[in-house]
Order: sequence, then structure tokens, then C-alpha cells
Amino acid sequence: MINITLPDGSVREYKKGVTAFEVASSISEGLARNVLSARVNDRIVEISTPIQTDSSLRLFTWDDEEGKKAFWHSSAHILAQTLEFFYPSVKLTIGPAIENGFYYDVDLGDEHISDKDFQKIEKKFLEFAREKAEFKLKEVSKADALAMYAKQGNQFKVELIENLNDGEITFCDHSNFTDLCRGGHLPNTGLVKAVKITSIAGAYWRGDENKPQLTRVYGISFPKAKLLEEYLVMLEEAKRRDHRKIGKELELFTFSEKVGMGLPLWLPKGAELRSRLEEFLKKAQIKAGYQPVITPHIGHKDLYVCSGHYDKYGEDSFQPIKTPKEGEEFLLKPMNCPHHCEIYKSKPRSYKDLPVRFAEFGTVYRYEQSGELHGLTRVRGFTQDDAHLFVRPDQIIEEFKKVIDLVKYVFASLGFEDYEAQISLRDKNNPDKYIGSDENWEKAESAIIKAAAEKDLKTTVVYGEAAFYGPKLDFMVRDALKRKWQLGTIQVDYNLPERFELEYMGSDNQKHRPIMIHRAPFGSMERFVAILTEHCEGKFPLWLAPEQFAILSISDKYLAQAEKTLLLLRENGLRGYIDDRAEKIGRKIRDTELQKIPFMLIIGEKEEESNTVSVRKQGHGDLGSKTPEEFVELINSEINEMISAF
RNA sequence: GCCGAUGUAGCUCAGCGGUAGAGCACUUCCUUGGUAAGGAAGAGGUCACGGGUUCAAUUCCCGUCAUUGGCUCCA
Repeated sequence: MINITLPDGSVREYKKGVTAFEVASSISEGLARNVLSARVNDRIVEISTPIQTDSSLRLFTWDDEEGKKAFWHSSAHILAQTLEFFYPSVKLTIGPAIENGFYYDVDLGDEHISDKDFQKIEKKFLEFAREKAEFKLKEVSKADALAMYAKQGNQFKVELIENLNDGEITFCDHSNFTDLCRGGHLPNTGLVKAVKITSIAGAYWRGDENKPQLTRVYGISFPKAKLLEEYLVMLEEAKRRDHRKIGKELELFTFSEKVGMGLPLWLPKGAELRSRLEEFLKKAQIKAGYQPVITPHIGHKDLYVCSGHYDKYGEDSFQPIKTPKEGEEFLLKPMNCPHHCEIYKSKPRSYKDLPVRFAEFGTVYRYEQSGELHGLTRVRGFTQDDAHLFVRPDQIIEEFKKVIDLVKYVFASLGFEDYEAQISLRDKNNPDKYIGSDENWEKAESAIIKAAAEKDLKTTVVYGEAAFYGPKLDFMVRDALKRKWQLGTIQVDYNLPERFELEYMGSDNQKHRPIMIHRAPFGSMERFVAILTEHCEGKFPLWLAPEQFAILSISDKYLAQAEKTLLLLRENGLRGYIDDRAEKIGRKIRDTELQKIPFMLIIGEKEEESNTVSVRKQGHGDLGSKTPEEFVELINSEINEMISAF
């Protein structure tokens, strides 16, 4: 008999060789039906894998990441089987599960797949799935495995196997298909009930552009047809919310070939929205003790040589501009921090002055690869809501916590409720990647972890993701469609103070080196506005909306009354306009709804007589009539509900 | 940067080896209408750009540029 420890801590006794599936069956019939994958101690296994020793066991279903992973990874096998069916000479490489589905990279030789082939692939895929073929893991000797793929001329698999040790090489069989595989599969193919081939793309072998290019087939699969339908609806929804589409419809921003790719032009309404966001943050930052600074758009090359950015990112910057006479080289500013370091250095600092917090909405330019540009989320010129805090070692935790407070405030005011903190620490096995002493790293890492814990942040820790100069905390936000975005970031930096020889006079009358904290709650204004637009589908929070109301006159007889009302509302700090077109009221309402203006005020004979407005709320219809004063009150109270003082 | 797809009116898109199409938007006129599209007329395009094939190219081929889905990168 062996003891199996379950996640709740309970220990059950089973006979040796029991499988995860049998354990699930012994717990409940429902669990047995739904279990897809399992983890024995630290190893992901098939639920049919016999367990030989005392172990801890965790069972995964579709609702767990690991369950989905097994599901999608198994689907990748079926996809490979299907591709092999249609393209017998195909060379298989790798086929992992990803966040939303799976892919398989194949070398098709002279063959081509196009999106016209998707349907037939899906059809055959499901035929294979319905065979309910069991996934069976078997061990193969290195020699046999190499021989098999060498015979097929599959240099990719040969390369993979060469990097594995004999004795740990496994293949997974199902039906008449076999593939090199570490494991973590469903019990059989029959659980996959629905599949969609989503796209096709080129991908380099091992992600290296000098290696051969493979064809990557992306797909997603589900245990129920209904889930696929829901997924497709979600994709449609994402398309509807695409900030590039809404940005065009609501006239927020545009691009011009003449101006240059990746260089956004903010239209009046977008600029209105953005400056409102900036004002909002500036106000909170002043309260939090930040000092605004302003720095130029270009900087001497030596500045970035000093900061190390030139060495590391010179290739990714716009190339230096030379002064005509002296031949001095200047770079378009790719970062604000070097400038802020120089501001710090502009006078001697005492330990009593610290922390010093410099904030700037600094526009930076980076030469992003052309293929990577995307709407406002990836551009070549963008504005960071940047700030750099220069702190003493003993202040790190406190300052970090304050920054977390600020970020939380920003998110709460904008309707982002679902987020977690990702703490990126160094990879201790790879010390060469990082600069700074072990002691400092230790301190900074524990400071971040402690600060996050004290601020009740939901956190995940990833090792090896830290920047070379220090650990960081990124805010990962889920939007209304549950998509994950990285927004705010807080980073600890030992590197720049060193390079710029920043100092402060300590209480001991000795010079000390401050530590820098970089932070940006929005990240970049461009990216943030894009994400916010998709999150709220262009229906911006009332306090941010470029126009808060539109006055719709029943006919032009009431335009004078409309003007009077507009003036009064504007005097009360509200933003709006009159739709004075010679259109019927139904038409005006429709157009205003589509423009996502939060409130519509209808003015006709009745309203003119009683000096009221008939209020309609975007998406909610008629709210009845109110006096203009009541309407001001309504808007203000809605805003106050959402956004409190920092 | 690399691989694939796309590029037709301000927008969304149809079309095609033989004089360029629709809906919306726009302009003008009519309509002054009470809670999601009133009516009519008009204007608007070197079919991304440059080459080639052809009697003839927006259409077929090549190149460039841009957009886009990925890959790589992301201070």
C-alpha cells in the first residue's frame, strides 16, 4: 500500500501502482469524468500512469491551467497526426500547448497550407479524435529514437533527441501515430470534441532567424462544442473592441504614412482623453511627493554611453543625429532615466533629502522592428508616465509600498479590478547575467516580496525574469475579455546610480550611493489608452470621456434653449456639444449612441417650457426629465463614485 | 528584420484582361419631425507606388512601400 497526499492535506491509502484516474474515481464520479491530467509530486503525468511510492497528488480538470495544457498538448498530437495524413512527407518538430490553444511547427518541404485548407484539417482532426485512441507513453532508447528520425530525414527531431539523455526519452503513441514526447496527455483522443485551426504563420526552428523557417499551424480545441462557440464569440467581441477600430470610429488617433510608421497622431478627442489621464496622475503624484521635471527629446550620445543603453540598445535606437558643424552625435531619447540621473546630480544631495522623486511624461523614441508595430500598443514614439525615485537602502520597502498604492489607485479609478503582481527575480544559477552585489539583490528582492505581501497583492513569482540591473514587479491586468496585459511596472535599479556615480551625504558624513526605483503605472500613454479602449469598448469612464453629453434638439426651434443649457452645463465643468443637424430625434439618438457619448439631453417644446432636459443614458435608454442642475448633480455623483481623491 | 495575407471613394467593402461599383459619411435642396437610420439630387477614385507581359492591366507577373497575422526583439 502507498499513501497519497491530496492538495487539501488529506492522506489516503491505495494499493501500489494506483493511477490518478483511480484515485479520482475513488473520490467522486464527477471528478473521474472530468480529470484530464495530474501532478505526482512535481511531475506532470498521464492519469493512467501508475504511482509506485508515497506521493502527493493533484488532479487537474478543464478548469485548471494544467488540465487545459494536457488537453491542448494532446490536441497538438492529433493535429500532427492530421497533418501527416494530408502531407505524408511532413517533418514534425514541436507542438506545445500555449495560453490559448496549441500549435505545431512543421517543415512542409515544398508543400503549402493555406487558410482554405483549415476546414478539411479540422474535419479530419475530429475524425481522428472520435477514434478515442488511447495516448500511450513508452520509453525508447536514444539509439532507436535517433535511428528512426534519421531514417525519416527529420533533422529537427534528431537535434532534439541529441540533447536528451538515454533513459529519459519517451514517445507518445495514439492510433497509428507516434511522436517524441515528454508526456502529460489526456487518456484518449475522444475527449477532444471541437477544434478550430486558427491561423498559420512562419516560425523559425528554435526561434532563431538563422535557422530554417517552419510552418506553424495554430489551433484551439475544446471538450464541448459549445465552448468553441463561446470562444469564437469572444474572438468576435475582441474584434469589435479592437482599439484600432474604435480609435478610428471615435476619432481618437490616426497614423499617416507621411509622418512615418509607428508614430501615432493624437486627434482632438484622443488628446483630450490622454491629457485628462495625465492630469489625473499628475495630481496624485504631487500628493505623493513627486516633483515634475522636464527633459529634452534628444540627448548627447555620451549620455547613453554612460547609462549603458547605447551599448545594449544602440541597435534599437534611431541612429545618431549629427550637429552640422561640430559633428557631435545626439540620439532621440530612448529612455528618460539618464536625464533624470543628471537632474539628480545637479546639486549635492543629503540623506535628509531622500527619497527624491522626479516625474515626467517623457516621450521616447525607439526603433521597433517594422513587423512588430501594432496600433497604439507597439509604436516607435510614445510617452511614458515615467518617474524615478532615488532612495536610501532603508527606504526601499516604504517607497515600493507607496508606489503600489499609487498604481492600485490608478487601476481602481479606471475600472481595472482584475490584476495581479508578477514579481520577477533573478535566476540564481546564472549570476553572470546580473550586476550588483548579492547582498543588494537579496535586499531588493525581499523588499519587493514584502511590500507586495503587505499590500495584499495577488502575486506570482517568476525566476530569471528580472532585468539585469534589478528585480521588478509588473502589474498584469485582465481586461473585460479576460485577456492578460502587462501594465504598470516598478523596477529596482542599482546599475544607473553606479554608472552615473550618484551620491548622497549620509548621516555618517560619508558618501553613499542611492538606489533608483523606476516606475510607470500606465506604462506608456499610448499602450494604456489602447488597453483601456478595448477594456471599456470605447465607453470611457465618465470622468475621462472626451464628451460627456450631447444635447439633441427636437427641431431647430429649440436651438436657443439648447445653447442656453449647454452654456450652463459648461459653466458647471461638464463637457458636451449640441447636435443641431436637421435630423429627426431618432436619428440623432442613434448616432450619439454609436459615438458612445455617455449622456444625451433631449430638448423640445416640453423641456423649453419647463426649463428641463430629457436625459438618456448611453446603453440604458430614457431616464426621464431633470433640471440641468439635477443633471450636473447626477454626473458629479457618478464620477465621485468611481474616482476618489488619492 | 524574416515568413504569409492584404492594399479599390473619407469609412466598410464588392468587382474585374475591354470607359470603376454599393452602403454609410460629405454637399445642396425638401422635410421641423418626441427617444436607435425621413426623402431627393450631387460631388467624390492615376483601383498604394514603380516596372513588365498584352492590341488593351485596377485585374496577370516582378519589385517597392504601407497595413495586417505570426516569428524574433522589447531599456
